[in-house]
Amino acid sequence: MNALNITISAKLYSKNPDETELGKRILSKSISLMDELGYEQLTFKKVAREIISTESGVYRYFQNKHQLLTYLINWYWGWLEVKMAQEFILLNSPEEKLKKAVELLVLPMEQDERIPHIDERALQRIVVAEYPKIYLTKDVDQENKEGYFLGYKRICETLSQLALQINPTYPYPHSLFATIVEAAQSQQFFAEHLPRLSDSSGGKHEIVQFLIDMTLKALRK
Amino acid sequence: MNALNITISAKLYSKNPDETELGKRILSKSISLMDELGYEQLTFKKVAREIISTESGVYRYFQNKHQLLTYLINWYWGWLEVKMAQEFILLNSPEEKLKKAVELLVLPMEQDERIPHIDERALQRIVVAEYPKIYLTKDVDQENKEGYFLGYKRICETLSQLALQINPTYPYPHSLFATIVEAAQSQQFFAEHLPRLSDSSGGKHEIVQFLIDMTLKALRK
DNA sequence: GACAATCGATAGTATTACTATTATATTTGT
DNA sequence: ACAAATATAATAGTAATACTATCGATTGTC
Repeated sequence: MNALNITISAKLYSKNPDETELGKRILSKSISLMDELGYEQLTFKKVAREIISTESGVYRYFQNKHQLLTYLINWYWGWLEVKMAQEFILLNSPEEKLKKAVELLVLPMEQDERIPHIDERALQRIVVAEYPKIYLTKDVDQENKEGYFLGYKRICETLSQLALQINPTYPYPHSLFATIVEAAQSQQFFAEHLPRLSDSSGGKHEIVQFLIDMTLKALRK
Repeated sequence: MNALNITISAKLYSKNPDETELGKRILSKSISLMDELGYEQLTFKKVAREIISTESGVYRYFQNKHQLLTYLINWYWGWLEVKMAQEFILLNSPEEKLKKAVELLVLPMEQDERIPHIDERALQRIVVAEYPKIYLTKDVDQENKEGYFLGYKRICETLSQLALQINPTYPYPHSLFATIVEAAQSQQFFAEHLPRLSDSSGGKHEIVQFLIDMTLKALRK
């Protein structure tokens, strides 16, 4: 079997959902339900009903809804990191790699057949619609210590390193990619819902162009 | 009396809190409590207790907590627009104006004595910590129609116009300033809570420098 | 055959996010 | 000065949410 494993910090679950059938059903249905209803309207009761189990069944895997969302978003970043590494193999300049990274951030991805219980496209929509909610809480400092945001931070670190290959004296690489990664999400959201906050008429390629233009210009001396 | 009025769309309240003493107390205490507890932990019951009134008293002014937050954040954008207009009077180049705008977005502001019931610094912290929550909901399209996000959109439009004065052929002015305004908030949050997503060691001026550098470079031909 | 792990089922609690009603106090128009 | 309208306080109540706890039944494993 062609296994592919995205490893998530053990702080992000009570019981590893990746190791049991019920766990995988929870992940699968949480993704489709959260995509459909949004984070606020999702409850463990609704998830339980869909997977034909019980509320306490879901609680055995995740302490609460916030931990579940954080797990899913970290899974997404981990998966993106794998995709980037794969794509970078054939690319030789940091400019090409940054461009590819931005495309991966914005363009819809294909379903990965090796991981049938995760719908990557739905997960990407969840990230666009919900990602700041994982850190915009009063518990952010505690959760940061527990590694809740490692996925995000690793992506930014990787891209920062690439940027420094282009311009070793650029003083704001982390700020730049925190901004680019965030804008990649929010521009998708704005293009769809608040079009006056974007110059894209819905086309994802215009967002990619904007982000690459901004990145490469920022790195000029 | 030296009055200063920030007008908020009537869709953002049930009864205008600016017109009564109780309304002003609600605004004042909502700001200090939300600053202290965060949006999630704030309840109308807690606000009511603080202003020595009742839950239903608060409900007479705001339909729910989300509307209250949206009101406060729109108030902030409206107030920022006034500040910008004031500061721009003495500035003659679009570059100087953009620089000043970024400073207003990031640097802590003084308490405006003409509006004693609004603590602008606390409100600014609320915006940093909570602003995406007003649009990251399933009701965004409906609320957009009702003008929930006009404040944000107006700021972006004003800055976009300035950008086009610098470079009339720049193709992404709205995306650029949606990104800059958002980064102004999130970089403040990251510098404090997730420092690996920023290159600022807490100093607000480093964030200002980063944002101005990115803006002006993006507008180069 | 003992055991631990897993799960389903049920029950229960505190809190939240409201809605409704009524009595009282205050302001306003005439 | 008085009636009418408005604003507020006080209380009660409800449905849903976000959990926590307990108890058997099933299942695989040493």
